[in-house]
Amino acid sequence: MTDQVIAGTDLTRLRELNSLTIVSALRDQPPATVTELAKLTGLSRPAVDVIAQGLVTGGWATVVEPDGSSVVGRPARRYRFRASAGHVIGVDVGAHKILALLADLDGTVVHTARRSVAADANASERLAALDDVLAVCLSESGKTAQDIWAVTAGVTGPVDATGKTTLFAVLPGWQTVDLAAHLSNRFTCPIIVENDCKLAALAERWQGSARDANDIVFLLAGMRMGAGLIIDGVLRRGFGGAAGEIGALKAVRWLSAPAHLQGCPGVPTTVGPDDAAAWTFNAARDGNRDARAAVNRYVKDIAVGTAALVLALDPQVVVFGGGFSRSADLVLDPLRRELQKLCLRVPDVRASTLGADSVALGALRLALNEVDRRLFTVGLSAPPAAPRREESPAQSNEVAGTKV
Amino acid sequence: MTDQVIAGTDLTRLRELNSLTIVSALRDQPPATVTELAKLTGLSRPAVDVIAQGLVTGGWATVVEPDGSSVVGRPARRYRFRASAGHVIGVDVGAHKILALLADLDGTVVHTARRSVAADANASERLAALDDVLAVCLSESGKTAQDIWAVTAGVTGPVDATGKTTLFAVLPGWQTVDLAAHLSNRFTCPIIVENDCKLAALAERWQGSARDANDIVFLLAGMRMGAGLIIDGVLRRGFGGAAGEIGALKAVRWLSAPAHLQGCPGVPTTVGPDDAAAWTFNAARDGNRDARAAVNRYVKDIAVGTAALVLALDPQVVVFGGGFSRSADLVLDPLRRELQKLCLRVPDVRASTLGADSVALGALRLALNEVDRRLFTVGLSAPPAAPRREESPAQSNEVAGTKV
DNA sequence: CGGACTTTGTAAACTCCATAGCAATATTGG
DNA sequence: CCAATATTGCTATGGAGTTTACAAAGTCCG
Repeated sequence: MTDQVIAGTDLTRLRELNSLTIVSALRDQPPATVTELAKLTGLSRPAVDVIAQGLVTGGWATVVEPDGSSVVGRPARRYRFRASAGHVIGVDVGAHKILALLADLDGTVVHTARRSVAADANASERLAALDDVLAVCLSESGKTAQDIWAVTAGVTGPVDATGKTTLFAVLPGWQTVDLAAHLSNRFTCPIIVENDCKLAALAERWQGSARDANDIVFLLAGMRMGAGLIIDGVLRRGFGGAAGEIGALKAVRWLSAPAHLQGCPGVPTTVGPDDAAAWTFNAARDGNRDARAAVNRYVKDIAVGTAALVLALDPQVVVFGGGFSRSADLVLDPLRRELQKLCLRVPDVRASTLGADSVALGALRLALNEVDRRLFTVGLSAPPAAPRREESPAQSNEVAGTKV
Repeated sequence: MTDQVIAGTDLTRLRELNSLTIVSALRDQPPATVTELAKLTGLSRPAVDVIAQGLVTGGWATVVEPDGSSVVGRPARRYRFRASAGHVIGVDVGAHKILALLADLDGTVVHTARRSVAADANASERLAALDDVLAVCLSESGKTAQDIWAVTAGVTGPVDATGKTTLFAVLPGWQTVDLAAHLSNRFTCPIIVENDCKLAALAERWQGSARDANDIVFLLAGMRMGAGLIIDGVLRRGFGGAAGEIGALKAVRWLSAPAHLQGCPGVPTTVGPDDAAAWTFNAARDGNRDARAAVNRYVKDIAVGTAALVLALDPQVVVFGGGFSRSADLVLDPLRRELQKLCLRVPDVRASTLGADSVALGALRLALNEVDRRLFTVGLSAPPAAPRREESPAQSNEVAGTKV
């Protein structure tokens, strides 16, 4: 209230803002000419020219000399955002697998590293596997930890502001794990730990089936059920990072919902508990009566919590994602019918298009958000380099508050 | 995606931005000296001086000549935001009353007009009463409709983007009423129609008991139960304007909750249905067993829906408001206990401090938001004057998206 | 009562940024 | 080879903010 932080706007600050404007325009894909950028940003051509050259000398952009393009007039030099100036890592620390994605500043995935983990592996085993995946991902892509500008890790369970899963943890022995601290020993850049559902929601809006929507309820459906909320284009974490945890309500039968699929009469004893749900979905698709009934009971159970979220937020889209999204063909229609019964205004119900990679992709996006946030606060005056982590712990709520 | 609207930043635009910065600083209360403003905004003294003088000549600020203040050095001229340059109206179209507030650009209420309406009055009677209240409010404060910069009206029931209550209406005969159109005949300025719960939530954050919080679930408790959501400091309406309508879920017993209070054994037959709840609260406060049990049943019923909202959003604060907030002393503790049972992380539970005026106050705030939005898009170059309504209907979601 | 001190108000010089308009340049098509 | 066309490069112009300097208007203290 007292120090209403207001940006004093200097002349140099204006240049900085315009530079950032050019960078923003440049990043929305293809190499652009000065005139295109001028038209796009509203700045004059000379101004854009000076700024673009400054970006090149600063290392933020590269020149694309004109190739044989078939237009009248002198061929224009094109400028391209130097996405390879930095890289980020997004990693999904899941129950069954660890998946790390390494991407450049455009979000283009450069390298992928995956490793299976036993569902009952203890915390230190899982952390060792994580280290292994990260090391492989770095070495195979020819990078070192110092080349990485931001790292985001996704885990199950609500994550508080300090990056810990104190409320409850699903992974064995995970209550006491401080993942952010663990990663801090390996990276000097900012590190963010976030709930898997929230990350998957972010991914779905970024590259998935909800690219057009600003108000999204994302369901991560698998052996555990969770939700991630995007409101007005921004991922919402809640005050304590526990937004979307509607499954904790007893009246919402999210905890027990998957049991209908696992306990379906007729599941062969040879099928392990992890594959039972898949078996039931397949059987339902083949017309098995019991399986269809089980799926319907499952949908009925998840619909109540979904309806609660829909009524609370009135979103434009509900995205059905997670492991079970492979069977979305069986779920979507009955889910729509249930929501019709329960809600005032039924949103679009769509299937996830990203599947099992969504959490890691969302982690990537959040890491990029962190990079963007720095860019827009620190500016472009310094040459591109991996930022050092601030002493104060990363405030996830701030990072999440970036559009796209 | 194509026209990523980017502000081309001209030199004059920079001046505009700095002027807006000064205005923002100026509005946060008391008349300030040039040096104070310079320190506050980061601009140099000469720059602030020029801008401040420009604001005075433009009609946006006034000079306060130094009075006998006992400080060392030359006494400083002070500048004050000219809040009286414009006025806005916020009006609550309630079931029992219509309350209109007229305020200046600082939000200081200049005039109040109130009128009782029968709960079963039909739509045209209610609209006539509204017209009457507005006319009285204007004439008694010596203003005309042309002096008003924005009008916001609060009604029960979810309001869609066009300002209509199509989903369902509580007021008799209100389904077909186009309140925005009705008001358009009387005012040329922007007109916003909004749900009462949402407005009350806004008020509570502005001047009520949730001033410190950015993530708020507000409960409007009365004969009808509703909620308004503020997330990250901004009122959230949802894609279709129906955010917070968790009461539509059958498992949430919000519809039937007040019946416990009305149907409490021992309510005298002389007490009308509207006052029965008050009687029960009073009886409970006096130790009446049946009344206490009724209150407890009531709290248990509203707690489920509240818990759903809390789990969905993980807010910092839950505010108990509306007509029943007078009896918050009986409700808050049991409500906290119930939430403790149902939620992961229990937020602060507080009573509203604004009472029955909260809806009209929130309407005022939303009207001011609209004025601010215009200010920040149109700029200060034009002298202060009542804006004319755009042809396109006011997009409430945009207006709501202003902090504070 | 007068001088020292402090703070405000104002003017001038300087720097920086963006714009506008013109000349030079490079490519295509005839 | 020349004309048409579009881009690039350059210079002059004007606007905005900062710094510096100095006069003006008070208070404090001897």
